[in-house]
Amino acid sequence: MPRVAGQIDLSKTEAILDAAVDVMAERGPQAPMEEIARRAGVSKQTIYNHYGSKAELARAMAERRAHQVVETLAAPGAVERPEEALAAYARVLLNSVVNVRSMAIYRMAMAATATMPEVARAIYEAGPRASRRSLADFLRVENAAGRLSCPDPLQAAEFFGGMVLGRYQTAALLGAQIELTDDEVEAVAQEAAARFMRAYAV
Amino acid sequence: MPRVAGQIDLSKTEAILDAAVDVMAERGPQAPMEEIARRAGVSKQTIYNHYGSKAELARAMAERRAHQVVETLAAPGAVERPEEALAAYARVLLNSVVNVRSMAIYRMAMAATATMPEVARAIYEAGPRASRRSLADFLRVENAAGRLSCPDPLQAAEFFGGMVLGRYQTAALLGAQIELTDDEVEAVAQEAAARFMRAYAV
DNA sequence: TCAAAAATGGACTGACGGGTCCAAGATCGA
DNA sequence: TCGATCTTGGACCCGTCAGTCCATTTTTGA
Repeated sequence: MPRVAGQIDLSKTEAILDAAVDVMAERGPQAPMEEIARRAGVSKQTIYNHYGSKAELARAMAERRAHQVVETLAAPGAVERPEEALAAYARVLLNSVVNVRSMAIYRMAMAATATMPEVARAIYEAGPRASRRSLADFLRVENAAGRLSCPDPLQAAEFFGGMVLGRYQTAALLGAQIELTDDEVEAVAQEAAARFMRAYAV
Repeated sequence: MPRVAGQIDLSKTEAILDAAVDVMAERGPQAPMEEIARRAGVSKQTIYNHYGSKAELARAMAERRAHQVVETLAAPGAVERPEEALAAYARVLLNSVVNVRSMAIYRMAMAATATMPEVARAIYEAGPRASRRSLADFLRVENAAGRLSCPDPLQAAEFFGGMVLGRYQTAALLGAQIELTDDEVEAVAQEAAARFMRAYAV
């Protein structure tokens, strides 16, 4: 008995996850299950049939998001100058992380750290950490090819991620400025890439 | 009727704030007022006499912390090579931000974003933003003196803060690795300072 | 010394929300 | 077609907490 007739028929679990993210973006981590159900056009019981508890639901939300972001980052990546590749990475990172939905998930995960530490940790590994690791792989290759001088690629990747996200992630998590124009994204991406290249020039 | 006899006699408000931070570090943002009162050796009513609500208490916690950190960062700062000054800044930043207490306050502020946005925003301005601004002041001077080439000091300051904290802050907020040995702090501080110098060399 | 102000503790209310139950539909697979 | 399975809605139980009340004690300051 779908409430919204003209909608694409997402599998129910997707709909629930989407609703959970949206509701938490609006009401914070303690958003009631009842409202998530309503938003998903589904009964509360159905959610409990799919995910046994709110904690399970939370974990599922976060994992899905992490995979989405990491996949996007691991996009084709045609052979280009390292500076281009870095700028591209930065662009994607900013666009996928600095927005209401990602923030909602981060906040939820962080609030949960005290009560369900394994979940929060898993999110860190599957999200930011995995994404930096894949950047580190790229840097390792560039280093071997002599296009960069980068003895500790993982650290360099973490530095780059920090430069790009640092300010915006903190601000967004604290509710100051969560919108970023394309121009801003572009400017930050290019500047960060350029500075990084100088810092790690051969 | 102090419960702990041999203790230094902190003013009651300080004791409450300390207790609030500790309890939230253990139980998360939704820690009950009753436990905070118990920990502070004070009655619940007394807390409500000092701070009218939990939100007020939260704001007071965060503001005190922000001021502590920012003051520490704005320490004397003898005239030194810019690289030394940057490394010193990084050291202090890591030590004051990457620890259970600061994390507890961040998590609380973030969880509160949905329900009390002004508070969260104020924390951003008084904390990370203010701290970067003071670093930017330093960079501006170095730029004028021709020791760095840094046309946008605030952006550079944000980049530096991101490099230093990026990984550790995210990991700590998500409950992975909140301890950092002195050696690690030192290594990260020096590497970040050195890379930054290259990135912004004249 | 003593009254005013602050603190105590412990009982209490009221809201909220996680999670369960269940009887009545709706869907689906063979 | 028909039973098995899933969904629905809505009542319901129960624990948890913010915030209040109040009668009593403690602290303070003049």
